[in-house]
Amino acid sequence: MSEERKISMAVIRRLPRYYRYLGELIDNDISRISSRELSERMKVTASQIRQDLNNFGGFGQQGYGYNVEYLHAEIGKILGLDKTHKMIIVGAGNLGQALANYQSFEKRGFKLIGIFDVNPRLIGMTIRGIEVYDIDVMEKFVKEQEVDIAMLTMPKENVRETANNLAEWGIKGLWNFSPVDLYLPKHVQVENVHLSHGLMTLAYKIKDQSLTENEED
Amino acid sequence: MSEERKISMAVIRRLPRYYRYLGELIDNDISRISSRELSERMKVTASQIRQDLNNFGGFGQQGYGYNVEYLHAEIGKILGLDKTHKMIIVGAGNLGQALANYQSFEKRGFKLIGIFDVNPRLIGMTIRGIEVYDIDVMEKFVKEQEVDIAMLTMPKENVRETANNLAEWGIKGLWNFSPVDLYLPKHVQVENVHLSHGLMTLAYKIKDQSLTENEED
DNA sequence: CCCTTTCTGTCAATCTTTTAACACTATCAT
DNA sequence: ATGATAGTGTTAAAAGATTGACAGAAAGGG
Repeated sequence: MSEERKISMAVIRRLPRYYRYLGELIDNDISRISSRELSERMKVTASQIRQDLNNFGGFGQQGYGYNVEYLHAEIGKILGLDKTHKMIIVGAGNLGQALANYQSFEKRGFKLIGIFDVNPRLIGMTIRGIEVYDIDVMEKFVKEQEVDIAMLTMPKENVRETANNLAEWGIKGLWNFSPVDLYLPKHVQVENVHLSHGLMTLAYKIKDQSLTENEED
Repeated sequence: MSEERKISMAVIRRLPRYYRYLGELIDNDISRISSRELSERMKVTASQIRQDLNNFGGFGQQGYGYNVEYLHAEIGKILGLDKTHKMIIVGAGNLGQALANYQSFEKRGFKLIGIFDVNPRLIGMTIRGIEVYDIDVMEKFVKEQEVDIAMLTMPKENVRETANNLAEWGIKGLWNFSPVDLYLPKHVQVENVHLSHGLMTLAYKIKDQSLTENEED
């Protein structure tokens, strides 16, 4: 009965990049684009773009290409950016504060409504008008406000427990910045960040490049 | 003449995770582990672990498994963590400051030696003993200190120009946090972060989950 | 010292992802 | 109108990644 679903994560993870490029095209008043031209800008194959988009239906038109504004909006819908997501930050340290200051999340429908910490020196503070609350009131807050997403920017020692609690209180997604892998019931989606992994990968690439450097063609 | 190189990025990007798990095993005084047991902890297949490690040579022993400390050290070497990398941060805003406070980079051989900004109010400040310098002196600094890696945490307007300059001044790697894709000569390695992509992917997963939820199996 | 068990390295099979090819449709200039 | 060009959706082929299977080496117990 269910229609052909099951889109691979590889595809999904490319959508935000398409979305970003299309946003830039809109800013530059470009209203139509072909897969070929987009592929040149993005340094991917045109085939991949067409293949990816076709997972969700025919957005383009032969002989014309894609309407930029329409495609941008459609990808936004696929990603769920047409809905508002209520977010909180757990851990008002440096990273938490940095993320609280990101303006651009708001534009995509991600609305920060509270920040929580254990540190009495931070509680009561406000960041961009958002208050830092005592973590003791988080349960009540999450349940009453029906928070959708929590950004976890706290010490790794407490992350697992906090994540489990949030899951129980009905949170739908966790954006986890601590170096711990979280395994939660499947009604809670998790996206782990692991900043340090990127840095290590970079170190590898640097080493590898310097080894390859003086190799013949 | 060159030996069997060409290891896929898919493999490389898993190494930091192995490295982290092995580090935790060391902390727990576990000195040997089999691919099967590690696979259970990491929720991957044992076959994948063996296949991945074998790209770099035989680290294990039949009937025994892997020596945790040795394997940890070897993966560290593969990633280039046995070398010290001199780093700078360009952009002393919230994110720059947050990253400057990350203690754990130091442990992996990443040594922050300077922070740069245009804002006179920030210049002269120090973060964890690291000074914030005027961006005008960056060229001299990068050349004299032979900086390896720059973390780019600045407004996207100036990123491309800064990246090109740094490339010219001999930097080896860029860890780019701005929502811009950088294309540079191949002696400069780039690792883009795009935090917002993760958040959008999370939004997709939440939406997808709520759709799938009440499907019969 | 020998037998059983464990567990690797590796080869082969399967599954997934990417790229190429092309039939066919809309556009656009004349 | 019409022919040439542009450009999609889609199918098929190629490339890449993951998993399974197993021969045989080392470990460990009696």
